Amino acid sequence: MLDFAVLGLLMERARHGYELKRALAELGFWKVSFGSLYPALRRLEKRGAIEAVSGTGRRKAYQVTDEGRAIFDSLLQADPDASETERAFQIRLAFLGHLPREHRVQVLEGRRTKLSTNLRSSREILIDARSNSQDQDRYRLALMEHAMRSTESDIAWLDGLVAAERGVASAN
Amino acid sequence: MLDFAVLGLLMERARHGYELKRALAELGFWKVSFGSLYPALRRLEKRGAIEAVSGTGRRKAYQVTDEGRAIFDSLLQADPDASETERAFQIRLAFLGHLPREHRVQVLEGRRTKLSTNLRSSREILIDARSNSQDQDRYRLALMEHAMRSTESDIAWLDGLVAAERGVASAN
DNA sequence: GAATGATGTATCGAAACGATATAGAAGGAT
DNA sequence: ATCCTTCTATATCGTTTCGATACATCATTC
Repeated sequence: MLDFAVLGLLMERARHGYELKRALAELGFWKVSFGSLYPALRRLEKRGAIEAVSGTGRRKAYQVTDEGRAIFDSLLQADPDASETERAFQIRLAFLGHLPREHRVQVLEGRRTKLSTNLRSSREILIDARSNSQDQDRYRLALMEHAMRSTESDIAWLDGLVAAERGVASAN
Repeated sequence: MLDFAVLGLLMERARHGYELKRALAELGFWKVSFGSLYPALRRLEKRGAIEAVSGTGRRKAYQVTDEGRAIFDSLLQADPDASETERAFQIRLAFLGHLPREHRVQVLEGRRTKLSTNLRSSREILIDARSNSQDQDRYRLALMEHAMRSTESDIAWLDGLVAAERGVASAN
């Protein structure tokens, strides 16, 4: 998945390692370490997805190859299975602009369905957690309740994104 | 950190691996894999923090030893440094009930400070992301904005928890 | 010109992940 | 009764990610 994110960022322009790390952090959801990033760059290079175009000083900028673009597209278009991580979804979302509209809506609604399911099971869990909890568990309950509210807000947000897509669609 | 979480759960009662996995998932923030969990159990066992008390059938229940309780306490009381993960904080929070009130408030406010700092830098990043973005980046901006709103809501939640602690304190 | 701090690449050991193998127990269908 | 599927449960394998640290270069400032 890191490979996917790196490819996506390199799609716009060549970047070197440090810059990629910063860009990933600025997306807000992933403070990737060098111990993840540099091996990832080497992996991608070995697969022929990216190539080094040495930059200023000791910088090593990388750019995507045609092969890399093909890999990125296939990763982007592969329909996300049910086991997709939170993070994997966020990466997919960050680059959703590269997909056609119908496909975008599909991804968003797939995610929405998953969150709704999660929410339902959380509700059940919470109900019987509440019924047999000690005072000590107060924070655990608070944590669960807050997580549920966050999920609800995520769902509302997804609905907003879908509505925006449809709005744009009808405006076209 | 997984070790910490496992110890915390075993503090209440003996549990076997599968049960621990379920319990961790039910806390809502971590779907730990067996490939993480079983090695963690073996680690803890080797350190003398837990011991197996074989249960029904092929189940292997574990219980904390005195040594384990000591380790748990020291992990709980160690003041969380700035580099503490989201997940690490959540684990700490889940077991915050084991700490005295003043210490609890301290942990909550430490977290609040960190989130506020993050929020400020996110705001700056977002401002110049907005100023030079293509239409393609629409989803990336949406992601950043949503992350910021989530953080704001987290902060408000933390404030609520602190207020509750103080409320309880004055009621006592 | 020396100290300091920001930038940048790199690597190491440990931890976590995701997939998969294996197998007993439970419950239902034929 | 026995077959079949599903759930429960432990375990391990190879890969990825993490966190810490080393180290080198450049810019600033004292």
